[in-house]
Formats: sequence, C-alpha cells, structure tokens
Amino acid sequence: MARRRQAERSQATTAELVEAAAKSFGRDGYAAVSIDEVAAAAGVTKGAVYHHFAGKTALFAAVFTRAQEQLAERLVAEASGARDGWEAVRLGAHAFLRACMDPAVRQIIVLDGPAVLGRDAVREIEDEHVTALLTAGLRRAERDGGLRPGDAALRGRLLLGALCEAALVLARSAEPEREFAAVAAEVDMLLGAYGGE
Amino acid sequence: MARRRQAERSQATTAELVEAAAKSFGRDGYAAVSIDEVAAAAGVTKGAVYHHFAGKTALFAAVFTRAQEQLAERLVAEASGARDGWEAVRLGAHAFLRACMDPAVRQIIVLDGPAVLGRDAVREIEDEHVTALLTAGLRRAERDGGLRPGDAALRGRLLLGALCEAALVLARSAEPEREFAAVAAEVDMLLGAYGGE
DNA sequence: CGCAAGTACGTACTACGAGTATGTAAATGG
DNA sequence: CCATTTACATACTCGTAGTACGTACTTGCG
Repeated sequence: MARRRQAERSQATTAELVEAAAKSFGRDGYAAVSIDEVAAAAGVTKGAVYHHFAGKTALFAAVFTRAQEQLAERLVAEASGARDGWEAVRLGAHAFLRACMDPAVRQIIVLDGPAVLGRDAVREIEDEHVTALLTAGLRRAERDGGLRPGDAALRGRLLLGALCEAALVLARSAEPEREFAAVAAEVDMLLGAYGGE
Repeated sequence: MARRRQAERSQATTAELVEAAAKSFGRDGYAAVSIDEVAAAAGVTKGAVYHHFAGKTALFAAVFTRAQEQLAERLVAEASGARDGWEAVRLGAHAFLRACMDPAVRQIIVLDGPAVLGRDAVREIEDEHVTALLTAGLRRAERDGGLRPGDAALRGRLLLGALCEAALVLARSAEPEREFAAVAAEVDMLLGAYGGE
C-alpha cells in the first residue's frame, strides 16, 4: 500500500485545511484571509478547498465548530472536580474566561462567528457545545437546590453573552492576569442572581 | 443663492450616504453591500463616498455611531420617568430589548459592529452611548442605595453582553412579543444580582 | 472683479479574491 | 482490467474595494 486509501487522504487533507484555516482566521480575522492563503499553508491549492468545502463560509463553519468542541472540552475538564452543579457552573465560567484570553479564540468564537455564520447558525452550534454545558450545569444546580427554578437554556445564553463581554474586557486590559480576579468576582455575583450559595 | 454653499452640500451628501448605507447594511449585512450600491441609493457615485469617507469600514463606522446615538436617545426617553437609578436601569434594559427587535438594529449593533470595526473600536463608541447610560444608571442606583458597590463600568458591559444575547433570543422567537415578558424577567433577575430592590 | 486655489464630486482604471469549469492522475468496484 | 468515481490542480470569470485622474463649481484674496 504505497498509496494510501482515499478515505484517509481525504480526512488528512481536510484536517490540515481546518488546522491552517483556524490559524489564519484566528490571527487575522475571517475577512483578511484568502482561500489561496489557507490552501497554500495546508500544502494544497484552492481546488482542494472547494472539493471538500462548499465555500469560504463552510470552511469557517468547520473551524468554528472545532473551536467550540475544544472549548467545551476545556470547560468539562476544569469543571469535572465540582462537588455540585453550582460549583460546576462557576468553574466552567472561569475556564471560559481563561480560554478567551487567547486572541485566536476570541476572534473566532466571539467576533467572526456571529457575523460570518449568522446568529442562528452560531446558536445551533453553541447549543451543542458550550451553551449545552452551561445549561446542564444550571439544571444540575437547580436539582441540587439553592438555585431558583427558571429557563436554564435562556439563562445559559444570557450568561454566555456576559461572559463574552467579560472576556473582551480582560483582553484589552494591560494586565489581564491581575484583572481576572475582579472580573471573575463580578461574574460570580451575576451567577448569584439565581440564588446560588 | 441658486447654488448652495459647499458646507451644506457636503453635509447633505454625507447625511444621505449614511442614511442609505444604514438601510442597506441593516437589511443585508455589511459584507453583502457594495459601495456602488450605497452610492447609487444616495444618488451619487463611488467617488463621492471615497471623498467623504476613508473607506467602506469608515462608512460603516459612521452608520454604527449614528445607530448608537439613536439607540441611546431611545433609552434616555424610556428611562426618563424613573424614580431612582435602579428603575432607570431596568427601564433602559427593557428599552434596549425592544429596540433590538428591529432586525436592522441587531444586524448593525450586535452582528456586524464587532466583526467589522473590531471590539476595541466598538467599545469606545459604545462607552460613549449605550454603555455610558447603563453605567450612569448603575452609579445612580449605588448612590440611591440598594445596590452593592462595585465597578459600574464593568457591570454595564457585562449587562450589555447579556442584553445582546437576550435580544437575539427574542429575535428568533416565533412570538417575540409574548416571550418578551419572560426574557425581561430573567434580565431583571440578573440585575437583582447587584442587590437592587 | 478676476484669478488662483481648493472642494466636491464623476469616470476610468487597477488589483485582488471568491467562485467555477475543466482537466487529470490515482483509486475503487465489479 | 476496465468503467467510474474521487481528489485534487490549473486556468479562467466576475464582482468589488480602492486608486488615479479629470472637471465643474466654489471660495478666498489681491
């Protein structure tokens, strides 16, 4: 088998394309990156891109989805040690803030995502990853008691909105590491609105 | 004076350009609108646009700023009858949600703004309009008592983030008018985190 | 008043990037 | 082993942002 099977070739190429695209989009923003640029970085040409993806926005959608998956993984990892739903939400929120200190994450998740894919498409993807985690944590907190009952999905989204803004506040801070505590405290206070602890 | 003065000609042209651009950007989104399109709608050509604005993003910046001003006016109007800072913030938040039920407002303020201008530039503009109002209301509420002391500017931004998400939830609701009450109640609960009422 | 300088555009062009059409070598299935 | 499909590359078209330049009108100044 000197020549590899098509399935793995295809998979390898798409993976490299998404990888290269994530780097470029994250660094320069969606509008400033050309298809040829991404293709060249992945060692192929534009033809390969249009063979695997319907267009530039589809390529971005793949990048966005992967970023959400990776972000969700981080949240799960950081919140895994939580004793109850309430603490899980807190830890997850803090993990989100830390993850968003990476400019590439902010560019893709917060800035370009909604504008490129539209809010509806973004919401669908988010609802399966980051928002789903927040919502699940809130529901768990409700069952654990100490949290006022309510629409957990709605709360999850409002929280995510506040968290994105919080991330951007940290982003332009001169010393993000030091401001982290203050911002996290404000986020915790917001969470307190739901009656936790 | 058959021929008007240059100053007013210039002002009239720029005003018509911003007006036309606001319509197109609000309806179709920034990326889907061409300069020629806007120019034609304003009864001029591309040359006029590039004479008055540095580029497409500068034109959008003008549109965005105007939208913020108009939004701020609405918030002031709706919150003017408030008895205290706490109620002013509540009324302002609700007014924001109602204003964002206009798709054009959402497209410009929430979707395209950050991606086109960048979050820093957007924040600077917002901080002089909508965010400033929220912050001022929170400060007033602190003085009136009943609100825990804290960084009002930071809180204002987090709230705005949550409000933008809330607006988008309402946007895709089948019956936004009916869901308004539920979303507004959740927003009020978030405000309650600061100890109001 | 008359003229030089500036202003407010219009027109014609360039540059670049998204998307398409088509070609081709390799792989796969029968 | 041959027909078909897959995975690309290459060469194009087309739309659009931005530029260069021309021109009519206006304004300030002697």
